[in-house]
Amino acid sequence: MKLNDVVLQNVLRKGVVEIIVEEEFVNLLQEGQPLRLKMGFDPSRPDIHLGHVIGLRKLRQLQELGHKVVLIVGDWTAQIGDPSGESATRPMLTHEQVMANAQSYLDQFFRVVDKDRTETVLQSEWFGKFTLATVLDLTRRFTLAQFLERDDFARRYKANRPIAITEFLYPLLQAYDSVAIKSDVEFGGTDQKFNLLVGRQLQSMMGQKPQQCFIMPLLVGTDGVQKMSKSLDNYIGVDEPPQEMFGKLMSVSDTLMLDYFDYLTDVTAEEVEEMRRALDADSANPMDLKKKLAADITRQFYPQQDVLEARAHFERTVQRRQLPEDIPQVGFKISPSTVSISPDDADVGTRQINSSEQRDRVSIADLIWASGLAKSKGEAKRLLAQSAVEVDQVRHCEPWIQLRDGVVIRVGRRRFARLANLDQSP
RNA sequence: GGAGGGGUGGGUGAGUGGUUUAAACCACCAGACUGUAAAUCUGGCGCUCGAAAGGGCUUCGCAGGUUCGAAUCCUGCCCCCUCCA
Repeated sequence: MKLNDVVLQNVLRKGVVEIIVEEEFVNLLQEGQPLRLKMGFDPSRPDIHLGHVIGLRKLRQLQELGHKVVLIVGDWTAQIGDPSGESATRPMLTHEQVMANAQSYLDQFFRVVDKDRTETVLQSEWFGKFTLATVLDLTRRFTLAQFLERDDFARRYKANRPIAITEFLYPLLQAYDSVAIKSDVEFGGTDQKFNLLVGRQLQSMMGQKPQQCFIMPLLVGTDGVQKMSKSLDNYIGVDEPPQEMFGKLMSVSDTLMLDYFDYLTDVTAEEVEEMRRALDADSANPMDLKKKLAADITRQFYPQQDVLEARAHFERTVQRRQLPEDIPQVGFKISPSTVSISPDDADVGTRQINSSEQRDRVSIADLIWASGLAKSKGEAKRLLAQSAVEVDQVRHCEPWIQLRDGVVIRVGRRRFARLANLDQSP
């Protein structure tokens, strides 16, 4: 099966940093034999964000050309922790936890990747049978100098940061995965390059055909600086509701937007270049392009209707600063000297606040806190002082508010609550 | 086993007895501006009482101590790093 040039260029260029060895990889593709595409994940962090989606889209693309994904549940490596992270030792996960995390990962994974062309395996299928002898055999094959070559290790070593011995095991185990499943191609971000290469090396040491390494760019997160990651809270999760996803995409910086187009949509490289020129020449409105981006990516996870609604929501609340369609309700109940506030949000729970001489008059800061619109009363007061509070679309600066059924309180741009009198049975 | 260095707020990191709730930067929040939850500018960013002015409490690995006063000095403990062996 000879691939046409457009398809091939798409596979080789979009959202790719490097392919080792590209020529071999192209030959494999042209031969048309189904390839085993290796992808591993760490079940201690089961959330998939757009940074991962770059790779998943690539897998999907190759699946459509007839190849097969082998997904490895890293139930052993999860206990070590990838050396790029800071915490060296991690708590052991029980089998149940691993399986629960794996399930939630799979649910997200198959939003992009074709389930029917995927085989899922647990690392423990092979590592469960390992003995110390096998481990020693593995460790003997590489040297300290080789491992200190790895950028992460080198940097940490220079900076006098700890490196646990077990962390050296991480690349080894990941490499052995490639042997165990006889992978033809392994996928990873640029931070994975070392691990992918160790896999390639180990395979050939053990008499297998070495895998190709497919290295993808790291996506910069919504802060515009650091790579997207959950711990930095600059991520867009595939699990997020459409409104949230659309909104977060709109907060991607104008300059970064083009990378997102390149890595996460089917827009061609030429089209991306055109956009770049148009933006430079001021002939395109960045916001329009970004809406297109937000819609395109959200559409990959939700039906068109949801995307339209998310867009409408954005235009309403952010652009026109109008109230959203659905406002979470916050119930109140007046009793002598105190008022109990019960937001719909169960995490907040019912809270008591004091009322003034007039029993339906309360401190708005207290109300904002009790409604869950601010983390503390201090924060609520700060927000009030910063004129971030609106009551029924009018900026509210006074410290007091009259409780009434149906009043809408807005804090900042995105936090809303509609009061409801619980004594007035409908 | 020996010698030395170090543990500071969500992160990086300054601060070695007193206007220190702790510089600066990042992240975050708000306001202004804007065709964007972009960029830029301004402000904010422990908890609590108070309408406010202002007050109380809590915070620099942990526990004690010295002192009118400690992130800063002393003692013990825990943890990390480097070098030697």
